[in-house]
Amino acid sequence: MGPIREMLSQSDINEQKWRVLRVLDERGPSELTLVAKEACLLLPSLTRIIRAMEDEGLATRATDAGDRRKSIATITEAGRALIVAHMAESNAIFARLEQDFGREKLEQLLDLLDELQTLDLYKP
Amino acid sequence: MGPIREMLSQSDINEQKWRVLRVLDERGPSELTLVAKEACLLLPSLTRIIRAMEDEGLATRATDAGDRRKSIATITEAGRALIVAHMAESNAIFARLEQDFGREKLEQLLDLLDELQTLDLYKP
DNA sequence: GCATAATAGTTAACATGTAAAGTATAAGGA
DNA sequence: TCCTTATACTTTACATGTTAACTATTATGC
Repeated sequence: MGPIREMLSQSDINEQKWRVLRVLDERGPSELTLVAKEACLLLPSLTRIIRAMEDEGLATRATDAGDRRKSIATITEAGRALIVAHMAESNAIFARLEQDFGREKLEQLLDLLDELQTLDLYKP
Repeated sequence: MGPIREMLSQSDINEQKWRVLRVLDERGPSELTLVAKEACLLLPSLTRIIRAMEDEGLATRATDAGDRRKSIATITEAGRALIVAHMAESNAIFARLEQDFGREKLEQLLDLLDELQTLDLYKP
Protein backbone atom coordinates (compact mmCIF):
# COMPACT_ATOMS: atom_id res chain seq x y z
CA MET A 1 0.00 0.00 0.00
CA GLY A 2 3.02 2.24 -0.18
CA PRO A 3 1.91 3.92 -3.42
CA ILE A 4 -1.55 4.59 -2.01
CA ARG A 5 -0.05 6.19 1.07
CA GLU A 6 2.13 8.29 -1.17
CA MET A 7 -0.83 9.43 -3.21
CA LEU A 8 -2.81 10.37 -0.13
CA SER A 9 0.04 12.15 1.59
CA GLN A 10 -0.13 14.75 -1.15
CA SER A 11 -3.59 15.52 0.08
CA ASP A 12 -4.79 16.22 3.60
CA ILE A 13 -5.86 12.66 4.29
CA ASN A 14 -4.28 9.35 5.27
CA GLU A 15 -4.68 5.68 4.58
CA GLN A 16 -7.15 5.00 7.40
CA LYS A 17 -9.43 7.87 6.53
CA TRP A 18 -9.33 6.77 2.92
CA ARG A 19 -10.51 3.29 3.90
CA VAL A 20 -13.27 4.67 6.11
CA LEU A 21 -14.43 7.02 3.37
CA ARG A 22 -14.62 4.19 0.88
CA VAL A 23 -16.58 2.01 3.26
CA LEU A 24 -19.05 4.78 4.00
CA ASP A 25 -19.37 5.55 0.33
CA GLU A 26 -19.93 1.95 -0.71
CA ARG A 27 -22.21 0.83 2.09
CA GLY A 28 -23.99 4.01 2.98
CA PRO A 29 -24.61 5.12 6.58
CA SER A 30 -23.20 2.39 8.82
CA GLU A 31 -22.71 1.66 12.49
CA LEU A 32 -19.17 2.01 13.71
CA THR A 33 -18.56 -1.65 14.50
CA LEU A 34 -19.27 -2.51 10.89
CA VAL A 35 -17.11 0.30 9.57
CA ALA A 36 -14.25 -0.87 11.77
CA LYS A 37 -14.53 -4.41 10.50
CA GLU A 38 -14.68 -3.34 6.85
CA ALA A 39 -11.82 -0.89 7.19
CA CYS A 40 -9.67 -3.31 9.19
CA LEU A 41 -9.52 -1.03 12.20
CA LEU A 42 -10.09 -1.56 15.89
CA LEU A 43 -12.84 0.47 17.46
CA PRO A 44 -10.52 2.70 19.50
CA SER A 45 -8.69 3.63 16.31
CA LEU A 46 -11.94 4.31 14.54
CA THR A 47 -13.14 6.52 17.36
CA ARG A 48 -10.07 8.68 16.91
CA ILE A 49 -10.28 8.72 13.13
CA ILE A 50 -13.94 9.47 12.83
CA ARG A 51 -13.74 12.32 15.31
CA ALA A 52 -11.06 13.88 13.12
CA MET A 53 -13.15 13.26 10.04
CA GLU A 54 -16.12 14.98 11.65
CA ASP A 55 -13.94 17.98 12.45
CA GLU A 56 -12.79 18.08 8.84
CA GLY A 57 -16.33 17.80 7.54
CA LEU A 58 -15.81 14.47 5.79
CA ALA A 59 -18.40 12.55 7.78
CA THR A 60 -21.20 13.04 10.27
CA ARG A 61 -22.52 10.92 13.11
CA ALA A 62 -25.84 10.32 14.79
CA THR A 63 -26.99 7.87 17.42
CA ASP A 64 -29.26 5.17 16.05
CA ALA A 65 -32.93 5.78 16.78
CA GLY A 66 -33.76 2.14 17.42
CA ASP A 67 -30.70 1.25 19.49
CA ARG A 68 -29.21 4.19 21.29
CA ARG A 69 -25.92 2.37 21.89
CA LYS A 70 -25.19 2.49 18.21
CA SER A 71 -23.63 5.37 16.36
CA ILE A 72 -24.29 5.71 12.66
CA ALA A 73 -21.67 7.37 10.48
CA THR A 74 -22.47 8.98 7.15
CA ILE A 75 -20.21 10.39 4.45
CA THR A 76 -20.67 14.05 3.53
CA GLU A 77 -20.49 15.71 0.14
CA ALA A 78 -16.99 16.90 0.95
CA GLY A 79 -16.04 13.31 1.72
CA ARG A 80 -17.48 12.11 -1.54
CA ALA A 81 -15.63 14.85 -3.37
CA LEU A 82 -12.38 13.67 -1.86
CA ILE A 83 -13.01 10.18 -3.13
CA VAL A 84 -13.77 11.46 -6.61
CA ALA A 85 -10.65 13.58 -6.55
CA HIS A 86 -8.43 10.57 -5.89
CA MET A 87 -10.30 7.80 -7.62
CA ALA A 88 -8.56 8.09 -10.97
CA GLU A 89 -5.14 7.92 -9.39
CA SER A 90 -6.19 5.10 -7.12
CA ASN A 91 -7.40 3.10 -10.09
CA ALA A 92 -4.17 3.76 -11.93
CA ILE A 93 -2.13 2.48 -9.02
CA PHE A 94 -4.27 -0.61 -8.85
CA ALA A 95 -3.99 -1.18 -12.58
CA ARG A 96 -0.25 -0.87 -12.31
CA LEU A 97 -0.19 -3.45 -9.57
CA GLU A 98 -2.31 -5.79 -11.64
CA GLN A 99 0.04 -5.38 -14.54
CA ASP A 100 3.26 -5.88 -12.59
CA PHE A 101 2.06 -8.69 -10.40
CA GLY A 102 -0.49 -10.36 -12.62
CA ARG A 103 -4.22 -10.21 -12.38
CA GLU A 104 -4.72 -13.86 -11.58
CA LYS A 105 -2.13 -13.89 -8.85
CA LEU A 106 -3.59 -10.76 -7.33
CA GLU A 107 -7.06 -12.25 -7.21
CA GLN A 108 -5.68 -15.46 -5.79
CA LEU A 109 -3.81 -13.57 -3.11
CA LEU A 110 -6.82 -11.52 -2.09
CA ASP A 111 -9.00 -14.61 -1.95
CA LEU A 112 -6.50 -16.46 0.22
CA LEU A 113 -6.20 -13.51 2.59
CA ASP A 114 -9.95 -13.20 2.85
CA GLU A 115 -10.30 -16.85 3.64
CA LEU A 116 -7.53 -16.77 6.18
CA GLN A 117 -9.12 -13.85 7.93
CA THR A 118 -12.45 -15.65 8.34
CA LEU A 119 -10.67 -18.63 9.92
CA ASP A 120 -11.08 -18.64 13.66
CA LEU A 121 -7.86 -20.04 14.99
CA TYR A 122 -8.74 -19.47 18.61
CA LYS A 123 -11.66 -21.78 19.08
CA PRO A 124 -10.51 -25.47 19.19
CA MET B 1 -0.19 -14.10 14.06
CA GLY B 2 -2.62 -13.68 16.92
CA PRO B 3 -1.89 -17.10 18.39
CA ILE B 4 1.85 -16.52 18.28
CA ARG B 5 1.42 -13.22 20.09
CA GLU B 6 -0.71 -14.98 22.66
CA MET B 7 1.92 -17.64 23.20
CA LEU B 8 4.67 -15.08 23.62
CA SER B 9 2.70 -12.81 25.91
CA GLN B 10 2.80 -15.59 28.50
CA SER B 11 6.52 -15.15 28.49
CA ASP B 12 8.57 -11.98 28.85
CA ILE B 13 9.00 -11.47 25.15
CA ASN B 14 7.02 -10.10 22.23
CA GLU B 15 6.50 -10.76 18.56
CA GLN B 16 9.30 -8.51 17.34
CA LYS B 17 11.88 -9.93 19.69
CA TRP B 18 10.78 -13.41 18.70
CA ARG B 19 11.39 -12.63 15.03
CA VAL B 20 14.80 -11.10 15.76
CA LEU B 21 15.80 -14.09 17.87
CA ARG B 22 14.86 -16.48 15.12
CA VAL B 23 16.79 -14.53 12.52
CA LEU B 24 19.89 -14.42 14.70
CA ASP B 25 19.55 -18.10 15.47
CA GLU B 26 19.11 -19.14 11.86
CA ARG B 27 21.66 -16.88 10.22
CA GLY B 28 24.23 -16.49 12.96
CA PRO B 29 25.83 -13.12 13.82
CA SER B 30 24.42 -10.55 11.41
CA GLU B 31 24.58 -6.86 10.70
CA LEU B 32 21.52 -4.90 11.76
CA THR B 33 20.37 -3.91 8.28
CA LEU B 34 20.08 -7.58 7.37
CA VAL B 35 18.31 -8.45 10.59
CA ALA B 36 15.82 -5.66 10.00
CA LYS B 37 15.09 -6.88 6.50
CA GLU B 38 14.64 -10.49 7.59
CA ALA B 39 12.49 -9.59 10.59
CA CYS B 40 10.38 -7.09 8.63
CA LEU B 41 11.37 -4.18 10.82
CA LEU B 42 12.62 -0.69 10.09
CA LEU B 43 16.00 0.19 11.47
CA PRO B 44 14.69 2.61 14.10
CA SER B 45 12.45 -0.12 15.46
CA LEU B 46 15.31 -2.58 15.47
CA THR B 47 17.53 -0.14 17.32
CA ARG B 48 14.95 0.04 20.09
CA ILE B 49 14.33 -3.68 20.18
CA ILE B 50 17.92 -4.81 20.16
CA ARG B 51 18.86 -2.42 22.93
CA ALA B 52 16.16 -4.01 25.08
CA MET B 53 17.34 -7.46 24.09
CA GLU B 54 20.87 -6.58 25.11
CA ASP B 55 19.61 -5.38 28.48
CA GLU B 56 17.74 -8.66 28.92
CA GLY B 57 20.78 -10.72 27.94
CA LEU B 58 19.20 -12.20 24.83
CA ALA B 59 21.70 -10.78 22.35
CA THR B 60 25.03 -8.98 22.20
CA ARG B 61 26.45 -6.44 19.80
CA ALA B 62 29.86 -5.51 18.47
CA THR B 63 31.03 -3.11 15.79
CA ASP B 64 32.33 -4.87 12.72
CA ALA B 65 36.13 -4.96 12.55
CA GLY B 66 36.29 -4.45 8.79
CA ASP B 67 33.66 -1.72 8.52
CA ARG B 68 33.19 0.26 11.69
CA ARG B 69 29.83 1.61 10.56
CA LYS B 70 28.34 -1.84 10.90
CA SER B 71 27.05 -3.36 14.08
CA ILE B 72 26.96 -7.14 14.34
CA ALA B 73 24.35 -8.74 16.56
CA THR B 74 24.71 -12.21 18.05
CA ILE B 75 22.26 -14.38 19.95
CA THR B 76 23.25 -15.48 23.46
CA GLU B 77 22.68 -18.79 25.17
CA ALA B 78 19.77 -17.27 27.05
CA GLY B 79 18.29 -16.22 23.73
CA ARG B 80 18.70 -19.67 22.31
CA ALA B 81 17.11 -21.14 25.42
CA LEU B 82 14.08 -18.92 24.91
CA ILE B 83 13.69 -20.22 21.39
CA VAL B 84 13.93 -23.80 22.56
CA ALA B 85 11.39 -23.13 25.27
CA HIS B 86 8.81 -21.91 22.77
CA MET B 87 9.64 -23.95 19.71
CA ALA B 88 7.30 -26.86 20.43
CA GLU B 89 4.35 -24.56 20.94
CA SER B 90 5.26 -22.50 17.91
CA ASN B 91 5.35 -25.61 15.77
CA ALA B 92 2.00 -26.73 17.15
CA ILE B 93 0.42 -23.42 16.25
CA PHE B 94 1.83 -23.63 12.77
CA ALA B 95 0.64 -27.20 12.38
CA ARG B 96 -2.81 -26.15 13.49
CA LEU B 97 -2.81 -23.39 10.90
CA GLU B 98 -1.73 -25.82 8.22
CA GLN B 99 -4.51 -28.16 9.20
CA ASP B 100 -7.27 -25.56 9.34
CA PHE B 101 -6.25 -23.59 6.29
CA GLY B 102 -4.65 -26.28 4.18
CA ARG B 103 -0.99 -26.84 3.52
CA GLU B 104 -1.14 -26.08 -0.16
CA LYS B 105 -3.02 -22.85 0.30
CA LEU B 106 -0.65 -21.75 3.00
CA GLU B 107 2.37 -22.33 0.80
CA GLN B 108 0.67 -20.59 -2.07
CA LEU B 109 -0.15 -17.61 0.11
CA LEU B 110 3.39 -17.30 1.45
CA ASP B 111 4.83 -17.57 -2.05
CA LEU B 112 2.53 -14.86 -3.36
CA LEU B 113 3.36 -12.55 -0.48
CA ASP B 114 7.06 -13.11 -0.97
CA GLU B 115 6.78 -12.33 -4.64
CA LEU B 116 4.70 -9.25 -4.02
CA GLN B 117 7.22 -7.95 -1.56
CA THR B 118 10.08 -8.23 -4.04
CA LEU B 119 8.10 -6.22 -6.59
CA ASP B 120 9.30 -2.65 -6.75
CA LEU B 121 6.26 -0.57 -7.44
CA TYR B 122 7.98 2.77 -7.12
CA LYS B 123 10.48 2.72 -9.93
CA PRO B 124 9.40 3.51 -13.51
C1' DG C 1 -39.90 -6.75 37.01
C1' DC C 2 -35.03 -7.10 38.26
C1' DA C 3 -30.57 -8.70 38.48
C1' DT C 4 -27.12 -10.22 35.30
C1' DA C 5 -24.95 -10.52 31.21
C1' DA C 6 -24.03 -8.85 26.61
C1' DT C 7 -23.30 -5.17 23.19
C1' DA C 8 -21.58 -0.56 21.32
C1' DG C 9 -18.57 2.78 21.95
C1' DT C 10 -15.20 5.72 24.48
C1' DT C 11 -11.12 6.80 27.22
C1' DA C 12 -6.59 6.21 28.86
C1' DA C 13 -2.06 4.20 28.94
C1' DC C 14 1.26 2.20 26.66
C1' DA C 15 3.61 -0.31 22.65
C1' DT C 16 4.92 -0.07 18.04
C1' DG C 17 5.53 1.97 13.38
C1' DT C 18 7.32 5.63 10.53
C1' DA C 19 9.49 9.78 8.65
C1' DA C 20 12.99 13.11 9.01
C1' DA C 21 17.09 14.77 10.61
C1' DG C 22 21.53 13.78 12.69
C1' DT C 23 26.19 11.20 13.44
C1' DA C 24 29.96 8.45 12.12
C1' DT C 25 32.44 5.88 8.82
C1' DA C 26 33.60 4.46 4.21
C1' DA C 27 33.95 4.85 -0.90
C1' DG C 28 34.78 7.50 -5.28
C1' DG C 29 36.15 11.14 -8.20
C1' DA C 30 38.71 15.58 -9.42
C1' DT D 1 44.71 14.55 -1.00
C1' DC D 2 40.34 16.72 -0.51
C1' DC D 3 35.59 17.11 -1.43
C1' DT D 4 31.39 14.86 -2.31
C1' DT D 5 28.42 11.13 -1.96
C1' DA D 6 26.85 6.87 -0.01
C1' DT D 7 26.21 3.64 3.74
C1' DA D 8 24.91 2.13 8.48
C1' DC D 9 22.94 3.14 11.85
C1' DT D 10 20.79 6.40 15.93
C1' DT D 11 17.77 9.94 17.74
C1' DT D 12 13.68 12.51 17.87
C1' DA D 13 9.01 13.48 17.23
C1' DC D 14 4.88 12.10 16.06
C1' DA D 15 1.23 8.76 14.13
C1' DT D 16 -0.97 4.54 14.73
C1' DG D 17 -2.08 0.05 16.91
C1' DT D 18 -3.47 -2.45 20.99
C1' DT D 19 -5.08 -3.68 25.49
C1' DA D 20 -7.75 -2.90 29.50
C1' DA D 21 -10.88 -0.43 32.02
C1' DC D 22 -14.99 2.37 31.79
C1' DT D 23 -19.91 4.26 30.48
C1' DA D 24 -24.28 3.71 28.50
C1' DT D 25 -27.73 1.01 26.61
C1' DT D 26 -30.05 -3.24 25.47
C1' DA D 27 -31.10 -8.23 25.90
C1' DT D 28 -31.82 -12.47 28.84
C1' DG D 29 -32.89 -15.62 32.66
C1' DC D 30 -35.16 -16.18 36.73
